[in-house]
Amino acid sequence: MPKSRRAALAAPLLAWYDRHHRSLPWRSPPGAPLMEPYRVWLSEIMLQQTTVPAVIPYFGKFLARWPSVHDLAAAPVEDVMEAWAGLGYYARARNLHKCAKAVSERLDGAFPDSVEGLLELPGIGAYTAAAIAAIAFDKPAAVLDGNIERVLARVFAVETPLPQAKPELRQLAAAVTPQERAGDFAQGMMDLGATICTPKNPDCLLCPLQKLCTAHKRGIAAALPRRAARAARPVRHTIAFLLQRADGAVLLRRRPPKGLLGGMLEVPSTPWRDTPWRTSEALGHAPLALDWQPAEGEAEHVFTHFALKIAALHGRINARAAAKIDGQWQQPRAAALPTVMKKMLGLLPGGSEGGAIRSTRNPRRGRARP
DNA sequence: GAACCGTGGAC
DNA sequence: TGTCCAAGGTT
Repeated sequence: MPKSRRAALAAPLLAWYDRHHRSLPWRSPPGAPLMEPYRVWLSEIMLQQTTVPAVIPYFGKFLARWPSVHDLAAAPVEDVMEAWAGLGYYARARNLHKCAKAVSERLDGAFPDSVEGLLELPGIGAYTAAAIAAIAFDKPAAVLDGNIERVLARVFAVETPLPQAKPELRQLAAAVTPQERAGDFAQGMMDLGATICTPKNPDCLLCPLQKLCTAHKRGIAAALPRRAARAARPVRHTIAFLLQRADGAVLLRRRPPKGLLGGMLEVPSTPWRDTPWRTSEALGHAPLALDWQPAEGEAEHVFTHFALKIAALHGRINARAAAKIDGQWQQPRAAALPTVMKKMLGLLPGGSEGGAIRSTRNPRRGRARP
């Protein structure tokens, strides 16, 4: 590819960004002073594999509660996990807190301004390091995320499937990134990918790069980037134990710090396994022996690499007995929980009322049984 | 390198 | 109702 053509990409892209950039809470408009690195970092961590609309309320909540990196570093990690509940990928919250402590205590509150320095911090990988360096410090770092991969794969008609194409795309990103305004360039490429150069039905007629785009010229833009086929998603099963105190509070426990939903609160349940549970079997995993009653309906939750089908048993307990059980008691409506746990609580008797998440039910199957 | 790690919106 | 896939990082 000729060097002139690579260099020709930045100018039209930046001109488009100046006119059509999205206005976002963590972004300063082109030409304005740079956004505070703390905010850029916070937004970038939240935006990892997460959509803009999902992030906006969390970003506001975090910033209001912890206005500086020192405030965040001083918070108990449990508070951070709780504030993160519902956003997913909970290792991010743990690393967020670890990173805040490192910056606050070791670096006196100043984020590194280089890619190498940023890469040392927990939760910051190649993408995030480049994004922070470019956006918060105006360094000429080559940013590569899913959006930019797609735009580059199309403009340069990269037919190698992802993730094999990654090294090739990294080279292209480095080649097209300008020395000036690298942050605006990265954000412009991401905006373009989010609004015009979308995964399906790209709106090539409105694209500022249309004349440069080889995939468009060949009529294969929508087919790129190619991607290796995904593995099928297995189904697992569990029975949740909805143990309710006389005042309505339910029993919750803290999950181990690593792995799935690490460090978050959970509703006690049987192990999650490939085959459905019989009630008689499940009772062996109950927090205590009592008169468990089957809850009506069932719920399903889809994780990245498996789906979970959830049935539930409901039990009642008085305050005296409740005090002897390990865990904590919270009102189901008020608890800050991962979505899958909220779905379990949605199986409580009367759980469909008052805006609780309703269990999924299959009417046909539910009535087939005599 | 491959597997693991959440959630919700778009189509 | 299912598939895709987001401003990815860690192990």
